Amino acid sequence: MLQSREKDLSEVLRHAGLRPTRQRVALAKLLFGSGDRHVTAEILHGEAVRSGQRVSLATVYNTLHQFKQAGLLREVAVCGQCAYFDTNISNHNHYFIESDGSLIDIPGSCIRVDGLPEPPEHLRISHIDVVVRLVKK
Amino acid sequence: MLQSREKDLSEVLRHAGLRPTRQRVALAKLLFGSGDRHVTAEILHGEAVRSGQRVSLATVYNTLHQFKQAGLLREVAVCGQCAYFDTNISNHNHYFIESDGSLIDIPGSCIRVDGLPEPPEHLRISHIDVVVRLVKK
DNA sequence: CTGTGTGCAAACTCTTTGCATAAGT
DNA sequence: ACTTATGCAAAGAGTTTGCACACAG
Repeated sequence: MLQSREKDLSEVLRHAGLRPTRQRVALAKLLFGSGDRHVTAEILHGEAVRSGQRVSLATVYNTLHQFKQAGLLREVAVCGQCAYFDTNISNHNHYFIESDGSLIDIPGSCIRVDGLPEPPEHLRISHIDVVVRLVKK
Repeated sequence: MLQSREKDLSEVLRHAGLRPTRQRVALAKLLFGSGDRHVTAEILHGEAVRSGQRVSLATVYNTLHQFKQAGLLREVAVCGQCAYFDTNISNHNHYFIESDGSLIDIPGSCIRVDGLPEPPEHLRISHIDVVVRLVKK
């Protein structure tokens, strides 16, 4: 069961044009093995190391960007100090909790953006990010 | 006329609890002297220096944060590599043009965010950022 | 005068890169 | 074997901080 999951991940990576190396498979398992996640490079590296994997932080950075380019991850611009990557690539938005820098998904269907003006000539909308910032009451 | 504008700016700064020093007044003039603006520290510093002011980059950073805390500016999280400050502090949103990293205001009335789920306990919404990312057609 | 602000350079954080080594196919 | 990925350490951007000097009130 676990073994077949690992094989699936290898297939996913291969299909994305990425060699399923030990590091990439390990990171993919952490990322996609348990529901939707929001991680920074630092967080993911910490998890990998704690789970006994030997991966360098530089490789985590590289891998996150490769996964993003392959469409397996989406980057979320929230705080400016660190890049968050989201394993949920479907249409949705985010609560951002300022006090601890954490993210919570908001289903895409919950928010409707209406009455947007026409974008300038020669440009098209690639994506609309809605970030709802939360602070303590 | 120009002199009275400068006096007004001094008053604004004083009212915000900030001494109207030469540097702060000069930066305020650049920021608030000509309609709504989106600047990074780097950009504003460049303008100040080019217009003959002696201001250090560190002071520009400090000043931008002081103005932000005083409610004269709003920070916009878009690209993650650099902090943008917006002189328009009313309710509005942004087009972000990925190719050159520039921002365009979208009037707040143009976008309606509907059907937001309740935020988690003990947290309240401080602000909703909508960033419409634009790419070349 | 007194306290606050400024400038400079150094420190710091997050991220990327170059190059020799290791691993996948 | 051949190619691509990895690790490390160094470099790089953007931002902040500490401290001596300068300036506003």
